[in-house]
Amino acid sequence: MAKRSEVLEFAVLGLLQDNPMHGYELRKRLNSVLGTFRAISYGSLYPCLKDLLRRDLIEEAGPADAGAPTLSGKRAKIVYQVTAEGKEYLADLLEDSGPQAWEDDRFGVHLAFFGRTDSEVRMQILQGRRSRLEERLASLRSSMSRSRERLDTYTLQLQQHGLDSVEREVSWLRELIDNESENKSGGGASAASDPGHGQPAHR
Amino acid sequence: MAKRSEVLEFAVLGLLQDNPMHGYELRKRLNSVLGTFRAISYGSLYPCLKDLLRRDLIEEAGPADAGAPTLSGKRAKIVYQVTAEGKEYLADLLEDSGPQAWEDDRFGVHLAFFGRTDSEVRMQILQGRRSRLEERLASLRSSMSRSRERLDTYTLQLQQHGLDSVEREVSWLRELIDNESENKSGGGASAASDPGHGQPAHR
DNA sequence: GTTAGCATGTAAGGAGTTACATGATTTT
DNA sequence: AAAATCATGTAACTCCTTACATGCTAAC
Repeated sequence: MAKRSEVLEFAVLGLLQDNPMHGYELRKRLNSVLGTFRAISYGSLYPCLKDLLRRDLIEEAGPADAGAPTLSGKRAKIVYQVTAEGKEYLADLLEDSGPQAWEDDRFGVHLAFFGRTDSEVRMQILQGRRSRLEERLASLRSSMSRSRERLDTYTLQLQQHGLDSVEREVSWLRELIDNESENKSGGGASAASDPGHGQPAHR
Repeated sequence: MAKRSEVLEFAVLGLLQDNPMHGYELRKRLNSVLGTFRAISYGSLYPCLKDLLRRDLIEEAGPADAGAPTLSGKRAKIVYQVTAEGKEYLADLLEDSGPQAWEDDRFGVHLAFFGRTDSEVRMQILQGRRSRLEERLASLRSSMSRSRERLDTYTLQLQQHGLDSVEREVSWLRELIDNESENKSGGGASAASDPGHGQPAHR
C-alpha cells in the first residue's frame, strides 16, 4: 500500500545519493531540478520519505558532526541518506530504459540523473523518448488535418503552437542524441560528470 | 459540494453551447480542443454532466427528431443542451479576464472560445497571460543563473529547453496580441464569430 | 521579545483515472 | 451471431495539495 508516485521516489533517491539532506532542503532541490514540470509540497514529500524509510531504502544519518546540537535533547533536523539496498534499487531505476522511461515525468528525472547513467542506457532513453514524441506528432498532425476547416482561428493557433512545441522538443532531442554519439566515438566509459563539451550550438 | 474542476465545466458548457451533444461525443471534442493539455475520461465527464444538470445549467434535449428511436422504450443517447441559466453563467465565465484566466489550463479554454469572447476581454486575457509568463521567465532565469555551475550538462540542458519553451510561448502570444490590435483598429464591436480575418501570418 | 524563516509532520479533501458493469447499434 | 464500437454510468483508488498543528533558531 501507499504506492508513492515512483517519479517522486526516484527523484528523492537520486538527490539523496548525491548528498544526504533533510526534507526541507530536499524539497528546494526537487523543485529546482524538476521545477519546470512540477512543484512538490511537504504533504507529499514527507510521506514519501517515511515510506522509503519503512522500506529501508533510506535511513537517518547518524548525528555525526551534528551542525548545531539542539538545545533540548530533541532532533530538529533529520538528515537522510541512501542505504546499500537503496543504492541497488536506484541503480535498477537508473538502468531502466523501458517504455516508462520516456513518459513525460519520468523522462525528466532520468535526464536529471544522466550523469550517473550508463552511456548505452542514455542513448536508448533519448531515442525512445524521441520516437514517443514522433508518434505524438503524427497523431497530432492527423487530428489537426481532420479537424481543420471546422475550427476557428484561435483554436487552430493553439493547436499549431502545441505542435510547434513538440517539434521543438524533438529537435532538441536530436541535438542531444547527436552529442551522445559524438562523445561515444571519442572514448569508452568516460567519467559520468564530465562537463567537457561546450554548449552544443544551442539555438 | 462536488466542486468539479471549473475548467472542465467551462469547456463542457462552451462546447454544448456550440452544439448540443451527448457525453460520448463531447468527450472526443473535449480531447480534441483541449487535447494538447489534457485528456479527460468518462469517469470525470459524466459526474460533471450530472452536476451541471443538478444546477440547471444544462438539460436533456427533448427527443425532438430522435435519430433512431431505440427499439426498446429506453433512451440510449442523452443529448444535452445549455439552459438559459447556463448561458448566463457561461457568459460570465467568458467575460472573466481576471488572474485565473491566465492560469495554464484556464487560458487554453478561454482561447478555445475566443470566437465568442469580447475583443476587449480577449486583449486583457492575452496580455495577462503574457505577463504571467514573463514573470515565470524571470524567476526561471534567476534560478538558473543561481544554480549554474553546480548542475551537470544534462540538467542545464533540460532547464534551458524549459526556458526556451516559455520564451516561444511568449513570442507566440506577442503575435496574437499584435494581430488583435491590428484587427481592432479596423472596426468596432464586430460579430463575435467573425471568421473574416485570414491566417495571421503564422511562422 | 517578537517577527521571520527553518523544519517536521498530519488530516482532509480535491481532481482526476482505471477498471468494472451494462447494454444498444453497427459492421463483418 | 460474433466482434467492434458506441454509449452511459459507478466505485475504488491514486496522487497530490491545502491548511493546519507544532516547535526551533536567528535577526531585528
